[in-house]
Amino acid sequence: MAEAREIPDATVSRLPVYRRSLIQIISSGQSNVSSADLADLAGVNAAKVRKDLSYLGTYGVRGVGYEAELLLGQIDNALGLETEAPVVIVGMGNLGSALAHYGGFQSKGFPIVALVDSSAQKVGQKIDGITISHLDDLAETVARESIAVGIIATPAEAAQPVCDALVEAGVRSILTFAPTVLSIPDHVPVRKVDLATELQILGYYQHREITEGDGSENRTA
Amino acid sequence: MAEAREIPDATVSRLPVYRRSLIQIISSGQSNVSSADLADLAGVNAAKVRKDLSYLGTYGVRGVGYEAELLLGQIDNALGLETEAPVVIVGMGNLGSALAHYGGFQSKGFPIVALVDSSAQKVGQKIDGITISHLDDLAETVARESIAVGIIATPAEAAQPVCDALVEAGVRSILTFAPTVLSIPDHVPVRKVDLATELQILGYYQHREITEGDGSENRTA
DNA sequence: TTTTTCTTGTGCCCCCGTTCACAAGCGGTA
DNA sequence: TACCGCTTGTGAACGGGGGCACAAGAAAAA
Repeated sequence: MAEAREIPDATVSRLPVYRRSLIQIISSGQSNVSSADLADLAGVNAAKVRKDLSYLGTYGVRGVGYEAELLLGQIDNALGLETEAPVVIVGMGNLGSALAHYGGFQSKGFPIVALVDSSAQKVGQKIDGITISHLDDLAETVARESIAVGIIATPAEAAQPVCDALVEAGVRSILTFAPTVLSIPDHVPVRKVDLATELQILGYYQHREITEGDGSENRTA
Repeated sequence: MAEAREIPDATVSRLPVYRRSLIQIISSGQSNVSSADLADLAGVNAAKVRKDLSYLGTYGVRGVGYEAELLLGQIDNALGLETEAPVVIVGMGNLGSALAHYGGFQSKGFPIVALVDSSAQKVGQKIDGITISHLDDLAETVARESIAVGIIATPAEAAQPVCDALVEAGVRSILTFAPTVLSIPDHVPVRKVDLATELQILGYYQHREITEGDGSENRTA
């Protein structure tokens, strides 16, 4: 431990992208990578890449670049991916069930170990080998499975009580899909994903683009 | 038309939250709302609410507040929600299917009118009354249904070609769930939702919190 | 050894967004 | 009419992040 403290938020949210790019580079057999290469793959400015990586420490070599494996290790370290963080999904509706099946999580240190719902109809059913347990048993489930992350996939009305229960049960961070504002203690980090909101934001820009320039130029996002 | 041009990005991404809060207020029978009320519901600073709303025009009354219905109308107008924007979902895996069922979209001006996949096995099947069509027929589908928004729910490898096809077909904006960087013309707005990335970001903060202050204070997110 | 080439790390400036604080202005009250 | 309380709209100060541009330094070439 004991690395560069205090990585800026903007940098933190780009680290996963660099991480993916590095994996891609490594699996293509390349062992050394320049900030320009990474910038290209990650769709950002090369100077930004260098500044971001400098928060992790000094792992580059002037005139040469970065050693891909080493850099990947440092990113994993900064993101705390070295230790697994078991996940519970609360709310087994359409979205929750899809997330339970979804492979994107397990891949990297976030195994789904528990599924929770409040409907007696769903409790007891199995998804991918995991039995759905009842919301009332949340505290016990979290303790038993050493769960670190809670995913809220409930309707908006249920989100706040579920959130409270998760915090109470000792979950260390939360990812919510519920379209509502959550009130939560400062020490529990939250990320929010809201599909309807995303579409509405798109609505604005799409609306505007119609009365704008030609847009022949290309961009990477 | 012809309202306040150039709403800042940060403001645009908060408008949907204000919108939800307003709907909540209206349905509770309240017809007038102050920036402080809205700030409370939306989980932000009251001054920010006022500055944000001021970009829409001057719809508040000093000493009184905002007329909720009027304000809601202005937000809908700014977001372009007045006209429907039909949606196509490409990629009928777990996530795509869940999105097809998910009610969060239809609610407000974004009806799902088409589903697309490249697997012969899935083409022809129906989900919620919509028949899955083949990726090769995308251009025709988009034209026939006047589709405005494309949602990419494919694996990462397929995302770029699908994106190109959507743009080529004339879709006006894109929401992608694929964990990859997309290259896309400037005039097509894109929003990106990446579940694995969100978890990794949480990983960082959770990792940090462990070696931090007590965190007894509360927050709204 | 000296020079050339390449790439990192970072100082510096600029812009966007946040927040404070207050004048302007509306409605009710005496 | 004159006053008081409440709430908006915004000027101004501040802080974070983005990007340019360059010095520092490593390897390869001469």
